[in-house]
Amino acid sequence: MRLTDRQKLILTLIIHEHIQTAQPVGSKTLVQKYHLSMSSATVRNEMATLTDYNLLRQPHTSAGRVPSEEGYRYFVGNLIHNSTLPTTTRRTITHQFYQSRQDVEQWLKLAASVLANQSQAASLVTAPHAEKAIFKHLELIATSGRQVLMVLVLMGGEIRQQFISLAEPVPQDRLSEIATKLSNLCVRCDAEGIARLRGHFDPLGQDILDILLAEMTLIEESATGQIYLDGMTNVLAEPEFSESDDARQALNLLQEPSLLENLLASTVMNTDVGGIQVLIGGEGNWEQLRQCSIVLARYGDPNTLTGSIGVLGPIRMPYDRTISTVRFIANVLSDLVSETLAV
Amino acid sequence: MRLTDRQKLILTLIIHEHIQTAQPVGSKTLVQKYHLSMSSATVRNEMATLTDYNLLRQPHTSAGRVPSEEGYRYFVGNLIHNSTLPTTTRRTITHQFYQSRQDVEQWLKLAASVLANQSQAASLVTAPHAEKAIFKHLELIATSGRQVLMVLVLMGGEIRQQFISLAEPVPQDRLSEIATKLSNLCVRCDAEGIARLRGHFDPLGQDILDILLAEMTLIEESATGQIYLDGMTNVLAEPEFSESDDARQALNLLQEPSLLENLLASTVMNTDVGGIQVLIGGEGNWEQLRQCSIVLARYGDPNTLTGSIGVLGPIRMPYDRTISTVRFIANVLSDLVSETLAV
DNA sequence: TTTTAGCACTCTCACTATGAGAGTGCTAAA
DNA sequence: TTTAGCACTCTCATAGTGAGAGTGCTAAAA
Repeated sequence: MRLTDRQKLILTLIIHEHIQTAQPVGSKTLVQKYHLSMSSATVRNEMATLTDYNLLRQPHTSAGRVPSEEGYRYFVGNLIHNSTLPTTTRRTITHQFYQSRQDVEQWLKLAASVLANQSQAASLVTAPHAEKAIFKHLELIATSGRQVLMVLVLMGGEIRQQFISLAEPVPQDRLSEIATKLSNLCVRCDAEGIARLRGHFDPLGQDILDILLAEMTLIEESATGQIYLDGMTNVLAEPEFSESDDARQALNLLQEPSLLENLLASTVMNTDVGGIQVLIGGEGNWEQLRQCSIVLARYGDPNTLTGSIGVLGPIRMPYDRTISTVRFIANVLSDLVSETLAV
Repeated sequence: MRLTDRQKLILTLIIHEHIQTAQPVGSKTLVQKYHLSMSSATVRNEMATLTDYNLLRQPHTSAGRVPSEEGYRYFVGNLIHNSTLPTTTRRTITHQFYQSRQDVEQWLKLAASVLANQSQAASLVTAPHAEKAIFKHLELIATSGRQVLMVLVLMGGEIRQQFISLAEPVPQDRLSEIATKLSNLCVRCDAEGIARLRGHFDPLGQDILDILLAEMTLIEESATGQIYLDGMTNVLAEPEFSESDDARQALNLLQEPSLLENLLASTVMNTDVGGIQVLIGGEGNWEQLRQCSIVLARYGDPNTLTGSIGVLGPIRMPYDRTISTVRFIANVLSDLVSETLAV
């Protein structure tokens, strides 16, 4: 299927117009609004061809045309010129990041928030996560009585904390001693390496080693880091979702970590860092996303830490702008990760 | 305004029926459905009286009656008998908490999730937060080059982490030494106490002390801890929100931390731990909540660490059940906090 | 061969009846 | 004080109607 330049133009204009109005686009309207140097009849003929190609759809005989999912896919794949965000916008965003508290969590929240605001849609950001969990440092802090706070730091900067109930109270000195010993022995080990250290410790150290081991295994098993969402309500404001249940279903998908991990695993995980993936109308695989599109990217250092970011909005989405925004934020996060978290 | 027993009965039944059907309730329906030993005419008369008292409303002449906000308020204040959750439900919930990973964050997420599922509404949980930030422990962990991860633990178990960019690389030994010294000197100090220690350190230690101080001040200034939300989409499923914009506005309120802190500050912060506060239809103060009700409670240890939990749903909410659930979860969290986080 | 004017045709949407159904308030009797 | 009876009101679902927007086709023009 090769389109003539004129067909490409008409498809682009229809998509452009439909994104603005959320209404079917008619031939006459199109000619008037964009001052086309051809008659509406010509446009009609081209529209008929594009409809034959399944790039356009007619909600009913004698309504205007609406881009089909395939139409959007063709548009995204062939007609979008790689635009970048305006310099001022980019400056503003970068500025916000360097102004914020120096903390990964803050950055990720900020990324989700900026993404949601710029795209006026729902956004998601997953924390950078290493495929392999490598031990870096352990701290044990006595809180009250037999309760001890364990802080585990991984290579790459992921931090996990949890409480441990000991059989009997242990003074902080003793805890620090164990923590130091464990830290020195385990550094740069993965779960297997740590498992091999069993038997080098007294009973208390052994207990803590086991808990540490369980935690490392747990981390390895999870496919993504913590998930941050923002802008859920932006989606609800779109006219196509005002009455139906579709938006609710799509937002549910985002909020159910297992479902979302699934989605990410089968899409963006296969993408290179820097690449963009666009999922239009669920592509037949995601029933809940029939009315939605998702723009996804991966950020971070491909060899060590990576995370995903994305935007969920209606199929009728300004793809060029959204893609530019997602790409830009992904780059910003990649820079931050490589500056602060590099191994 | 004193109601007769019969009026109380009728008001209760109307509310009960309306909560189930989301429709105006007529006199005849009421008599039939609840096998009342009086005629519909009598019910009509009582309804007229209750309408005079502004406890009921008529959407239009010759429709059934709908409880007014005042009606709900009277119901919550006078007609709800302090019911508790069924034992099996309570067991299930408690079990889930003791099964989960031993980590405050997990508990709070779980609390939000259970609350949302039990009440089929949106839930919110704020992390336990001390009015006064008291230093407990500091760790400094070298990551790469000049980047250092600072982990700050407060009395009560709040943990904050952030990255510090040093002027030049510093070996881990040196960092540990500084951290230990700071930890020993600052323990049990508030921000002022720490400020008094300025000048006791070499330049590097001084820099870190300043960052620590800034962080402590920041914590003191924030009114609540981290906020966890769940079940947003439950609200969207309610029939009264299927078309209007009201749900979106209410959910926006929850997701905007500053607005939410504001709301909490002027309501639940004035409540005792263990007490329940019910905010019906925004009570004239919260325009975005005109169509919603919120059930709030505080948990934790009144003298040290407290947090808030709550449920947001339509005004037409099963108050007795929701209140029992909120109260129960608040107690569970209070127990967990006092067991693990006590000073 | 491509483009365009003209025209009959189609389908939606907003608007206007219309009538069944549910519910009310009032009156007068029990 | 309660209740049966009745006239009245208001909504909601249904159907009919006409204006408006848009199409596809045909035949003429470029």
